[in-house]
Amino acid sequence: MAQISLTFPDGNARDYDAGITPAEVAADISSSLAKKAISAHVDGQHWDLQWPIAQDAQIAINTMKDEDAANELVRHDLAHIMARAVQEIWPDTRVTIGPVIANGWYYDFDRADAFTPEDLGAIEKKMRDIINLRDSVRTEVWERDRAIQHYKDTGEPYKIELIDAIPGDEPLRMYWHGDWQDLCRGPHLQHTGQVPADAFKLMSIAGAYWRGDSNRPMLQRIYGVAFTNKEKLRDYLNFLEEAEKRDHRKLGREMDLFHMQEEAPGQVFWHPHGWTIYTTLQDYMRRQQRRGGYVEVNTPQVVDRKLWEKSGHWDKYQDHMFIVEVDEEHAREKAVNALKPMNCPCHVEIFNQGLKSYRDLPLRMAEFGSCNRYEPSGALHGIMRVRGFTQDDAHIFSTEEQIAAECQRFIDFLSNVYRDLGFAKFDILFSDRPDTRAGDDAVWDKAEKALLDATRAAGIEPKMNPGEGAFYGPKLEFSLTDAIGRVWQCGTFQVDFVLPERLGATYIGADGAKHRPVMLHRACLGSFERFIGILIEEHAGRLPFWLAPRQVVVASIVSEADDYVREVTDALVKAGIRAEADLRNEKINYKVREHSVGKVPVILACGLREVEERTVSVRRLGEKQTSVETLDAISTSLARDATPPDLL
RNA sequence: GCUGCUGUAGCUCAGUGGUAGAGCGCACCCUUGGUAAGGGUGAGGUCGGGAGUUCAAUCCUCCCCAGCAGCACCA
Repeated sequence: MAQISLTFPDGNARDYDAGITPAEVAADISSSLAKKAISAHVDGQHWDLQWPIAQDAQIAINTMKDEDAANELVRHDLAHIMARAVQEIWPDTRVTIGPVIANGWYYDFDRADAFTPEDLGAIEKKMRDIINLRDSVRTEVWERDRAIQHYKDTGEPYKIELIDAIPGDEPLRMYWHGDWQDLCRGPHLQHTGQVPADAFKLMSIAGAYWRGDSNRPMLQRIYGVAFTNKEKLRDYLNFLEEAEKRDHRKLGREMDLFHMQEEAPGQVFWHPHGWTIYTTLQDYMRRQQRRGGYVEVNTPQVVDRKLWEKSGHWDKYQDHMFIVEVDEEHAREKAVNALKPMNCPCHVEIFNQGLKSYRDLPLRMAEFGSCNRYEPSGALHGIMRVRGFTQDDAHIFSTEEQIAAECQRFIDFLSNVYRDLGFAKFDILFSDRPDTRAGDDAVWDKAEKALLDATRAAGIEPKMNPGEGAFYGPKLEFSLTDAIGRVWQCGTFQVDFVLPERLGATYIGADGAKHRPVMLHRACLGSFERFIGILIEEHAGRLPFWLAPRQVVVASIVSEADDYVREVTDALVKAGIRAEADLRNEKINYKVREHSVGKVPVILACGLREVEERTVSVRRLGEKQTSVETLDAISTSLARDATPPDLL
């Protein structure tokens, strides 16, 4: 068979059999090429095609090797179809932007009336109508003036603002299906009928600021999810349903771990079971820190505003601090105190007591630091984002030369801890200088270079997160993900040349002169509150045995076994296991169900047989079958399981 | 903080312009049952808080508080 050669935008050519269909080519090309238009000559005909090259994109989507690319294509076109549907139903709506996101897309609209949940159904129906029209999709390249005039005529101010933000030399691509039109880079399917009509769903309406700027008008955002076929949509909706069951707020109630109430928004009432997790985790972290060469300190809760002014926190964060006014006289003098929102300045004050030598460095100063921040009401979220929390905070006072080694040492420390706690994978982001910051550019150049070099020296190429650093220095963020995919910063490592300067920290160098130490801020868990929230969701409440608040319930089957149950429970407690007896007058089925729902990892049932044989019937959470073991054997094996991983 | 939604028993939720209901849980009684809900009886609610409209408000209106989703923020 004759061969044809197609040349792709990256300059590479590939040979295909002459009978190749465009769909097959589409299936073959990589996603990196996917976003580009492809020109080719086949059998004397000129193909000038938007990707994917397909007569029927449904084929292309189903055969595409890169599922992400297929999803992106579908979601992208659905964003446009939804915008068109909304404008057809409510012509007074102004369009803005509608990007593809994880699992779907959103589109932001400006409209006087609020969308209602019922509207979503109407929009979905209209979208299906548009899909059925099979309007062909075309793109045109327009001159800037023409586009601006067009949007003036049609009354779309947001689009004009978008065009103004596009650099002058970039051509403007206009996307069309039917009479509907949007400014868009592509890529696109060939006609609206190529979008699967049964594999998308509109999920929610929310507010969102135009251009992410809280000083600009708030728009209405509609979120949708979409996949290449309805099975995948169903799977995703099932996943969401399952994820809801892992929500730490729900499990916190079901497992009786903590509660929160109106009188103390953003603060946690830890119940006995939850506090057991907390203290077990804290004991573990304290051991890790001792091993890691840290000294532990503790600092005041209420601190005069003067210290926050010196550190620079007052200037930037006073609106987010809990102010404590002791009496009217103090208030008049403006000698106001604030609840400690972070520990850094207090640690510098400890460092500043007495003269420090270069021989003291690196000085790793840790505190389980209780902090209070008046977080905006809308930011609060269960125990993940709270107003009162405890950081596993530490500041390492070091020389510039020691930064790389300390960074490496911390990454090792954190990796080890996260692995012990069941997190094999985590994201690492590098955040550099924000717009509002302390310290001049030379200092920032130095700090950013030091941190990035140190990170790379540790063998890590972090993702870049521009402009998101702390006001005093660049940071590494170590993030974990909750049940439904929200990302939470937990660990952090920050290089700070600014605070030691502001708070006058010095040490005496080998040369006998005073030098300025570098301050490395670091937290591993971040806060106990957030990390426990993540732990609960990650493990769906089934925490590793050593962390489980209730490890064993010993349940009687008949009341004649009560004394034996007490004996077994006592033996386990003596062996260091969190065991409790359940002697209630209930059937064993009932007890098994209740403790299973409560995520108790091990249930030991005892009836007359066990009393007779001095054994227990062992049932582990999630397992159907039981086993019979002697008291000694189960006690030994559970004691081992109850030992924290660092003590094994 | 912003937009939208929600707030009824410990939990999950139904309901109505004439001061309330279910299931689970809880208490008591019966039941001693072998691995995910045995049966009966009973207690429990100023319907988030305040104001207004009304003869009458849990229900309608306004303000406040808290929560949920998203945005903004996150030292």
